[in-house]
Amino acid sequence: MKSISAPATKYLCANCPLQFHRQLQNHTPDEIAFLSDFRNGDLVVEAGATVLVEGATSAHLFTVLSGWGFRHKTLEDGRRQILNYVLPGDLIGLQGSLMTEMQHSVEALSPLTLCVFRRDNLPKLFQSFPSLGYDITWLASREEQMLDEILLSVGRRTALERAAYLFAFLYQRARSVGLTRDDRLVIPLRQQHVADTLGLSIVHTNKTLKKLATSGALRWIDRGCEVLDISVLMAISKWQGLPEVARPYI
Amino acid sequence: MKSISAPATKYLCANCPLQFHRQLQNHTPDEIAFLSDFRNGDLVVEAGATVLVEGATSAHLFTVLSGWGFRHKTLEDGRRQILNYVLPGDLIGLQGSLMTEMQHSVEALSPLTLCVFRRDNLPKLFQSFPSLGYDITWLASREEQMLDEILLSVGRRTALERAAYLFAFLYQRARSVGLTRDDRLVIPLRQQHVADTLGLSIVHTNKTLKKLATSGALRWIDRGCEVLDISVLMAISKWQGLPEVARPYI
DNA sequence: CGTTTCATTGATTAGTCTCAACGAAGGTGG
DNA sequence: CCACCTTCGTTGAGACTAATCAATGAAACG
Repeated sequence: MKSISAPATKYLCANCPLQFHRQLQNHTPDEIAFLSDFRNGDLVVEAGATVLVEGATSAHLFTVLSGWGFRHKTLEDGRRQILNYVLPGDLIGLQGSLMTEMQHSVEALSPLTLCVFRRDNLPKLFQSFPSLGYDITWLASREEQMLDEILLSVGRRTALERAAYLFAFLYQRARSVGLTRDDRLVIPLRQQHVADTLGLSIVHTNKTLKKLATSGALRWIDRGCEVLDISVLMAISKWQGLPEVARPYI
Repeated sequence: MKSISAPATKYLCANCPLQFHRQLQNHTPDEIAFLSDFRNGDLVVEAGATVLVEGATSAHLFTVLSGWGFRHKTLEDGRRQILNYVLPGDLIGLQGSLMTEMQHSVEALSPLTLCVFRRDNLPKLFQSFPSLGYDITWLASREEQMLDEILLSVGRRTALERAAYLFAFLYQRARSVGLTRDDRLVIPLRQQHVADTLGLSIVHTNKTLKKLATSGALRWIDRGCEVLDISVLMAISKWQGLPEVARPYI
């Protein structure tokens, strides 16, 4: 486990890098003023670092400003399940702020820039800006919606469909925050991550990805996966895509 | 699909049947006054009825007052995944209130009594009673936490462990709202529901349940499953149980 | 009393896991 | 700069898990 490094650039909310994404709902000046005070600075963690750890109480919650990460849980004997991925705009650690302790861990896949909030200030946010409280509920509900789809996939899709769904899903999410280039996307993960997401062994994952690659939909490259054709992935997985609606962020 | 029947008994919030459960956090008189106005009456649906349907927009959200139900999603070819079960105190349909339309369905396993709220009033709730907004976020976060565990189970536990986990999980939830009698519990479901929860075929589910029954932890009875010994189930599934904390309800 | 739903069982097939081995690439230290 | 080491991807063989097919029994339902 790599440790968390010291804060780097200091963003101001008025300069928040997230405000430029068309699919994210921007804040009113009042809200920006409040959030500038509510936030606690930002944090850069390196790839592989653990941001939040299962079983611990965290004094903070975070919004991802840039980079890729994932949430996961493990059984006592080490079997690991990746629950979901985190991308720019996502709020992480809310659970630890509401309940007593975190029930899952969060790890960085790439260098991750985080906007830091103190959990004790959360009730004040609900009091002062109910609209922001509503936004947080919205984000929690969206996370649940994504989990529902992932669970459907792991429970009921075949290995090939599951893999196709995963990359279509990640492509769509990445596109909504401007991470695609020329309709292509490079996702920084290992086959082990894919295996732990799909609930498959690493060997079978490799064979499944190989088969999927013959469709031309994706290609495995040095330390990552390049998505080439999302329409093929959507067809194979029989996935319609998530409704693309403007979403809030904090 | 059975239809929804007409309202039955009219509860007042001051007489809410949920207030007697020790694990549920009761409301202040102010909140009760607000909720009495916010709520829209109640509704009784019969076993097998569909309460909310995937793809539809619902004008309502509900709190379960009594009974069992489940949330589920299906692929276009009919493969179904049960996402989670709903028990007294659970809020359902929040997603449909925040997003445009429901992304999952909810069906009754037993007769279900529901407290009905209008979705348009939700922003007003956040404005007037931030504490209740916070509670709703808490409930959404708890749902996510349960889904995380279920996903870990479906992705990484063996069939036998998965089945044991499911019944241990449902037992613990049912106990928290007083549904157990003499440390036993009857859950009103079919093996098909178990199969669709665990991501297994009905035949293999039957064989797995047979094996699990030999441990003495449960017994399949007429139209349901009787849980006899949760400690055995927890041992087989290597599950520690969820932290039992007081939780809010609306 | 027939009809439907649900649980059960055995046989066969398909999918996935484990074990094992190897190659390529990158990083590290001498 | 090279040798070594580690990580990651790849491949094949064999074992095991779970799916499918098919048939039957038991109970509830109308």
